[in-house]
Amino acid sequence: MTDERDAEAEERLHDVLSSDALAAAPLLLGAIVSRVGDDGERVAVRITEVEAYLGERDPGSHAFRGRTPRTAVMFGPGGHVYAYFSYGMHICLNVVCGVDGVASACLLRAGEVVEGADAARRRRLATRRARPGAPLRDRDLARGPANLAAALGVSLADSGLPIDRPPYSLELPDAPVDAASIVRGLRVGLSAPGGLDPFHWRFWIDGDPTVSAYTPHRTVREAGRSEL
DNA sequence: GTCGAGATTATCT
DNA sequence: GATAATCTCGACC
Repeated sequence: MTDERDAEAEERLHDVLSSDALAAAPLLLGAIVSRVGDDGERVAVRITEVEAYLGERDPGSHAFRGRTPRTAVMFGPGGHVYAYFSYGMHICLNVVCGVDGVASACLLRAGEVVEGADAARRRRLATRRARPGAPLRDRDLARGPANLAAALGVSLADSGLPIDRPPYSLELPDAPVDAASIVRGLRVGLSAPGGLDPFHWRFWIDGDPTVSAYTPHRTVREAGRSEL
């Protein structure tokens, strides 16, 4: 890639990441995120599923109840990593969006490993007990947010790192994913007091086998109409 | 293919 | 001490 194209891509990336998460989320589909792990191995993932979190306006967001040491990164400028710990062993990887002072982030839920599959598999097996006779399929390497983070070797200490500087990199696709093949729906794993998460802020590439199967149809059914 | 239950720990109140 | 942006497995269709 020439320097000129580099500069152009960098500017485009900056534009996307400084808009709010809801606008940025569909544009991140098809992007390639990579990270060089402590073992020196680079793993790259093509993003196929994301969720948008709008901070203080969004009851589902960690930032909803204000700024805490953990969520401080989310209130910063876009283009940084927000890594958080959830449910014991799981680390999830977010890309902070928006301008400084506004909490907004995209959770990377799933992707397809396009480079470093061996390293990704090694890391997955190291963080999870492997059962004999149940090999880890390629398509499952980065399927699910915690799995994606594990494949990339994300650690909690990564919070606050720029997403487009080593050990990370982020490249948007040459052209945005066709709107016709983008599906949106309810976010996963959220419940609001007295009801379900009301926002259809989860985006994924229709039919892609690496999109997480963890999609309770019940949630979608009971949610009724879409309001966005 | 869908559905339900349990595991597990950093962070906040 | 309660909570949480989840995953896996086993049971069933």
